[in-house]
Amino acid sequence: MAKNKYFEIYQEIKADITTGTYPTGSKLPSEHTLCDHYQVSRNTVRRALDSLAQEGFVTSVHGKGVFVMDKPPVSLLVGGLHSFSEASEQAHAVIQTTVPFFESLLVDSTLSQKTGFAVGTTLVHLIRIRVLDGIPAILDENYFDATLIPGMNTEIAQKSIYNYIEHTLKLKIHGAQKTIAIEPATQIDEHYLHVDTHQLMAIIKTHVYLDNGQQFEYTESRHLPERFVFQTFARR
Amino acid sequence: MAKNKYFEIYQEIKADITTGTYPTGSKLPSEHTLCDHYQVSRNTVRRALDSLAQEGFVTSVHGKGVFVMDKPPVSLLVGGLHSFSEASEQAHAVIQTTVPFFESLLVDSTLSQKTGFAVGTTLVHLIRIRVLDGIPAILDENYFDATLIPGMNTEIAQKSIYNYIEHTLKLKIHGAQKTIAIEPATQIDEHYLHVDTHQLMAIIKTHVYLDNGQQFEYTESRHLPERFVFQTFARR
DNA sequence: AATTCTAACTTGTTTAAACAAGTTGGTCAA
DNA sequence: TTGACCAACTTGTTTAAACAAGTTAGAATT
Repeated sequence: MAKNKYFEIYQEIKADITTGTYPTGSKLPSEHTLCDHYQVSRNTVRRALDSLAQEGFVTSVHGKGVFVMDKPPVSLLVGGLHSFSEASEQAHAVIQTTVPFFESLLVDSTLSQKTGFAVGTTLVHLIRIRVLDGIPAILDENYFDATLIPGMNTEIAQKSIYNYIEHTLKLKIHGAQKTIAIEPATQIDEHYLHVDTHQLMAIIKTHVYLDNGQQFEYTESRHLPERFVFQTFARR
Repeated sequence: MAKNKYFEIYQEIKADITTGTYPTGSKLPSEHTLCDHYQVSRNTVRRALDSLAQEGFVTSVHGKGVFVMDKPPVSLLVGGLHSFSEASEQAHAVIQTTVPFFESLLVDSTLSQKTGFAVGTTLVHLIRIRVLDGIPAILDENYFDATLIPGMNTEIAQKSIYNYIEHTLKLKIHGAQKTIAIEPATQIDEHYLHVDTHQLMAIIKTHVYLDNGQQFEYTESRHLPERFVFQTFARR
């Protein structure tokens, strides 16, 4: 469990902030003091503090000290790179997932433009409906590179695709480019989410990349506007 | 100009990626090679590479190397912490800003809930209309802590508030918590943007913090859905 | 030919040290 | 009292070194 010292220190300080041991607006112990406390070098302490600053928990001021931010970031999950089932655990809503559509297909030039995959790539294309409190609220249209993500099926799609990718296939994900836009409902939205024609939808378009830089997924997550929220923390 | 080596190297490598010197999918020279090239220590090279990885330009794979990501992130500005006038320079649209409303006010409990400022704080409250290609498209409703940001006026608001904060007041900004939601138009939207009742709007709610952790701004940026786009890159 | 193994790469983590530079509080001189 | 200054803090940048750990390719062995 204890392999990376900087990560452990990062977690401990984060816990101390959220539990109020280091209250809002207060100054953290100096880096030198933290070195003594955790018995590590200053570099290791600074790496932990950097992570906390990046997520908006603390801010360091040259010559003065490191301070706890006014408000801890509300939720890093929503805007971050998370799986839906992970986010669901935190939510209080009752959630069900159905997979009404599943196919393999080849990328043509139109689809290449939309998804970012090269023409001729074999994809797994599927649609998932997220039912929140009995209301079909989110339509996820996923495209996975069938070569990079082999063995995909509806059972996996219904549970957690990211669990399959990360733990079964043991692939490492680097990050995702997300674009949010507002667009009218398509016929697919109307069919699966029972929305009216011309109803506006909130759409998250996501290109996800592996550790080695290759794109393995393109997803459009189409949300009913009433329940749509997206959060992120921007530095600098 | 040349003070931080890691930042210079970061910029040089980023330029080499965008110009194609390091093509998509290719492997960067090893850290050791880059050390020789730039005549710096490995730590400094790694710091530059970390920044590039965080922004989605490269990804490093343990034991193999650092690779250029499939696609460079489209635009870091839109989802990042940017000023509107900075973003405008990149856009091709003709943009005008008007400031039809400007007042000082005290925070009551309702406003405290909405803005995150403590009850009793003196705020500067203003509305800015962004006219794109002759169409009023964005309504920015800004609240600034009048003590932290003194001397605000309509002239500044019409030009660039961030230029005033960063260069005139010489304040340093740590980061911002952003929440995106879809909500019906308010009477204010209807009045200034000439939208219909019940028209849905894309809204970016932003809490911005100074270097010392204090919140100095709350802003709701209300967009006509047709032209709304928000981009961000999420790690891990 | 197939396998194992090793040596030489790669990136990842951690340390110790030095100096730069911003902020603070007290001393000392005007 | 006021101001200038300095010493002692703080964080910021950079270096050099060592070891851990993942990957690769060729040598050695079977």
